[in-house]
Amino acid sequence: MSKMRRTTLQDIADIVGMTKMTVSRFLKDPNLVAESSRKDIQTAIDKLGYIPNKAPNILSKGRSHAIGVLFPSISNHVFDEVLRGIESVTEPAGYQIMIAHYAYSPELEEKRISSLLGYHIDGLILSESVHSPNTHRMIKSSGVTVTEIMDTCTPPIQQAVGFDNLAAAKQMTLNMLEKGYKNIAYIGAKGDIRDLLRRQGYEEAVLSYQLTPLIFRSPEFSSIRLGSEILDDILSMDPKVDGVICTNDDVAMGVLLSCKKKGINVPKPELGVTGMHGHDMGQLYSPALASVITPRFLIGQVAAEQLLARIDGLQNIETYIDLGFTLHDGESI
Amino acid sequence: MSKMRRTTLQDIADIVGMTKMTVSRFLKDPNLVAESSRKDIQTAIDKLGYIPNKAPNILSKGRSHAIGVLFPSISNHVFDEVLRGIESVTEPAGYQIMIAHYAYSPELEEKRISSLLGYHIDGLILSESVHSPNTHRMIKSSGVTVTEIMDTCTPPIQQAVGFDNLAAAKQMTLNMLEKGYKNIAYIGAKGDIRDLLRRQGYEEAVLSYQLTPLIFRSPEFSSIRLGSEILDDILSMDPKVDGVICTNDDVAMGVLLSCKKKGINVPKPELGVTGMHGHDMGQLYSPALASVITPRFLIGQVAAEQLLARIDGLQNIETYIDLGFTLHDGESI
DNA sequence: TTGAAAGCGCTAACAC
DNA sequence: GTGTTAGCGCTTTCAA
Repeated sequence: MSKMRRTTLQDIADIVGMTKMTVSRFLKDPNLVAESSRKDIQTAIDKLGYIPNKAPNILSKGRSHAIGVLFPSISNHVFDEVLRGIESVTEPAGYQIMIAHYAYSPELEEKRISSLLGYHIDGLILSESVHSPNTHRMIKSSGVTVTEIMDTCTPPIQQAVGFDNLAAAKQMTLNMLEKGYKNIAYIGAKGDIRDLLRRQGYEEAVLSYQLTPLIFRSPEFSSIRLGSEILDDILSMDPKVDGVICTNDDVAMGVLLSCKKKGINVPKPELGVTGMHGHDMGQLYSPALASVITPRFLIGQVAAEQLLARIDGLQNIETYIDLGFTLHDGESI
Repeated sequence: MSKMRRTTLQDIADIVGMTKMTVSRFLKDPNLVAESSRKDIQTAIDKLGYIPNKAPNILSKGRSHAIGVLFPSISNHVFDEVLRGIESVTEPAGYQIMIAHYAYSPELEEKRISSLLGYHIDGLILSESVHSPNTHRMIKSSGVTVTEIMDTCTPPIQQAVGFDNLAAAKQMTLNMLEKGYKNIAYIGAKGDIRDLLRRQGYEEAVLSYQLTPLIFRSPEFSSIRLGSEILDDILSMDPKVDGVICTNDDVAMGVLLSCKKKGINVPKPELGVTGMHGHDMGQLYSPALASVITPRFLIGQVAAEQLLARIDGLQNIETYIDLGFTLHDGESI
């Protein structure tokens, strides 16, 4: 290990024969130092390869210009677009984002948040609206600015940006019921509060038609594979099932692929299938997957805008920002 | 904005009537302080909600216990498994990872690296083997430990962990040629050096059969949509094409979906299709997608193991670690 | 236009 | 077992 120390302002100052204060001023704005010194300083910086050290500022000002983003899972493609939305705001504003994920585990979420707070992040975007007591305590005592995304049903710590998961699932279920489906099942997965909300929406819709809810929840995370494997269980448990509301597009795609393999016709006359979020995969498949289109990019964008504004002192906080959703029938119901 | 200051060791020390040094010792190992003091200190910590501040250590020791991970794109599912492999090592070792991505742009990569180095990351995992001169300079002058993943064809900065992309594409192409395909096209996308390597492997294989390479490269990033849209171009340009080697599974899936819509039979007698990486989606589809199965989890795991070992002073560096790949015929060729 | 001193929070090293 | 001192690299403040 080369025990080389990183270049500091002092190293540069030594070369040009000035104090580090002058070099610091040059870095902030070259006009702050004498014209004659500028060239020398720049030359020394280039030669030594100076990389500004953020630790001193974090230490003395308690601000890092970094914001933490917690996603439950990096393989859930829902968050691809959300992240792009966040970055469309943080990038031009000069904030570095630190992404972490926690496999839908509140304990891991707690560890991640604690670690991120150790780096003095200025803001935090959470994808979950339910947290451990410790998480609440840490957030409160650190004074970090927080926005929770994806869901607007649960009371947020400070602010929520998302859509109404319960209403989305409910409307999609009503949509199928109106089309004449009689035995609609719900397929959930190991996951989060949003899955529960969607399930509740499904239940409310089914009950409003005086029908009996039929719910399947896997102990596994949602995936295409899960959807493809769970269909057998459903049909063996209740062969009359003529429609399934899936917790997301991945599970729904698994169901569609499984139907294809088994020769089950979608949608008519055998099985209607719906997903959630409206990813490309489902839209390009034949039959195109019915899904709830959610404003994922916008959620990320608005969440980040709100977060940065509040870090900068915005007082007027809208507690809930609901960005809506759209039903898309596709060809699978 | 509450101008509250975060709890420090001094705050706790003040409560229990000792110096912060004692509290610091307690945090490191409770046995280092008198039994009588322990309870008081713990109580104060709980009450105030102390969160350790990492900045002082970063400042004084130049170590952050954080490693930076750069992915070209967060929507490229190839990296899901790689990340899981990395975390399987960093998590138990107590390292926080900071993920950033750069949309395949060397300029953005440079910005991200510069930002991460500002936080004094101890190690850096890069997914690209070609970098801007500035990136090379920064890495050198910062002295950060680096591992480059995915590709073992290009000379690495310090160490490469991956597989041979050129050989993978070449073997898959030869595989198709042996099966009797005569007019195989290659579909690339906007991307990275690995796409170029695969293209080269394809070319070498085709030329070894005295055939003419036929290459399509989109200026867009690879996606299912891209694959589904590019098929028309290919067939209108050269209707004799009887097989396509796609740069990855997403593009290949797009091609398969497009074939389905157009009534083109895969594989016989019309079009053979292959992808790269062997994701679930392609494996579950009918016909199952032919693909090169790559050891993505293992790449992440080995890269992280090597990186941490080297941060801890390991001297014996294997410059190239090739973890191989497997051809999978599926039902699409 | 430049310099000197102090301080952010923590811990290593050295007292006692 | 506990306290004291110094210092990590930078910027803010005050002085020249």
